[in-house]
Amino acid sequence: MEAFQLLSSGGVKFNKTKYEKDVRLFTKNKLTTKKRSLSNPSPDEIPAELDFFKYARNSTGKRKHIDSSSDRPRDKKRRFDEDKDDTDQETEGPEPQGTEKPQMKHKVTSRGNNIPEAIETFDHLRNEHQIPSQLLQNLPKNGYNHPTSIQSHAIPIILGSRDLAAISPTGTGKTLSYLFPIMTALQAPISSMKGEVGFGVRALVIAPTRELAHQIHNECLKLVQGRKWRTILFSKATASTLADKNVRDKVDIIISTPLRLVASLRAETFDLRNVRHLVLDEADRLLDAEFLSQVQEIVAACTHPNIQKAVFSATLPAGAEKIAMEMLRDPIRVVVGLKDTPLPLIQQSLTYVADDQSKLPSLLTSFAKPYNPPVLVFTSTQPRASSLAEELTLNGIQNVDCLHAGMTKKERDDAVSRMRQGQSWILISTEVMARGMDFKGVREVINYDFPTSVQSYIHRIGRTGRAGQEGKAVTFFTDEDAPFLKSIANVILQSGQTMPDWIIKLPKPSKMKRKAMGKVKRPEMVNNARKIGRQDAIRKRDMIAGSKRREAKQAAEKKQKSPMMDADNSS
DNA sequence: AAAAAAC
Repeated sequence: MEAFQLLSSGGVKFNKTKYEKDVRLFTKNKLTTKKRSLSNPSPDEIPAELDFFKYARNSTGKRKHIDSSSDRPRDKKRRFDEDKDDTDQETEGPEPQGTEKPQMKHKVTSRGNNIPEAIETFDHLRNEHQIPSQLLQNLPKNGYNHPTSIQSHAIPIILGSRDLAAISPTGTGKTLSYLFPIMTALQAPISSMKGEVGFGVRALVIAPTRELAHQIHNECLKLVQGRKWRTILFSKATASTLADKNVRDKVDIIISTPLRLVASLRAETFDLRNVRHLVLDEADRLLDAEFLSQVQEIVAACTHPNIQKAVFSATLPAGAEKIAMEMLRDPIRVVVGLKDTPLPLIQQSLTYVADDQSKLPSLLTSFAKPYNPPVLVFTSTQPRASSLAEELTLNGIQNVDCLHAGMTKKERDDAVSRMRQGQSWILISTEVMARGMDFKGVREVINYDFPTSVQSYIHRIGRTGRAGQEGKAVTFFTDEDAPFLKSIANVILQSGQTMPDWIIKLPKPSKMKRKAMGKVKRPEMVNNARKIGRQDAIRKRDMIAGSKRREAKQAAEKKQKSPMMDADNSS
């Protein structure tokens, strides 16, 4: 591994400046709207409700439509609560974007009671809210000049102390949509509040991976510049620091992965009694079977009566949405674009590689040609990621890096920072990197191994095409992957692109067959692969047994369900 | 439907 790292860190230096210009989020006004997909001649083949571009073209479609915000002056001081009745409202808002150039328009659908008006600029918030001036100044300083769709809708909702389920595509600025209003709601660091707001952390953000938690924390730090906020990235080290009550009581915001926090809760070295804002980022991941009981434990520990909860994700399958909605109180649900649909500006393609052995040659061929670094490559397992990285390096490919959860924290941190600095040209990774990670230069995602769900697919390819940039996503498929091909093809179709006829005409696989396919083991590429994560397997097994027990217990004492919102548009 | 992720 050391040798490999030496190899991969040597060689030609990557030209960072090449990317700097398009690295900034939201600064650009050059949102490219000349997407090939607009010239895509196939809208007639797309079911009406899936035709994203109909809205984008501003033709009359269904009730929901996109209009240009500049055409329609809006009443900026409209009250939040004009409409007092209790029925669900459907509101549709335009994307309040800049006016210089035609921009990507997203359809936004909000549902819930008394939905606050979307904002058009960050400044407009001052009409209704006390925004700490330092916070407002930090926005443009960090490239946030104009709110994205999700930001303009979510910010007033969170500021209105409402629970929120927000679904917005990858790379559309979800992090700021909760960090900014939460900091506004907190008003000032707790250390300056002299006990008026109780003691202990007031805002908590949960994310499924360390890397994502880290990234969110970095965003946080950008926003708090200039004031003495204490924002903490929960880790072993910080957790022990926080065992001191004097330190603990002066913390404002905590970002954590679930299990880390649960460990501290169980050890009673930490409590969440003062938490008034709870965010689940990548909510569907956090609510899936493996995380659910931990998340429930965290939610249960947040005992403050006025707690506000928000869930964010780019995908929210019906099952996860149901759980989320049961957790929320009188929630507002905001969907930007179409649920479970990737961004149209990612150019997606499927590449047939007969079998597993044929993947490596195919990949080598594509890297033998000039390509646009950095490229993110996804594999299905940790050993496959390690050995593929090794294999590429052995084949003379420069600056290949590897990142999976079997590596040490330091190795992982290093891999991320090399990627951020542009030193990695190719990063081979597992699902750890699939969600939320914002590597701004990523031009291309390659699914070396077929994703195991449409959600996984959407999140993986969403590592490119961020903040209005174009991106490319290639997915290898073998004969074994065939049964799942159609579901991915549907996703591609839904995002406005064409598919070869034969894929569209693929029969829907029977449940039996899918089950059978699932049992087929992917051959391990274990030529000289390093076995990582074996020792973890034992611990993991014990852990799963433990959480199973807890689940059973919880199921037994499960209370009656609250009325839930219906889930739509999920497959 | 399944591997990876969380300490």
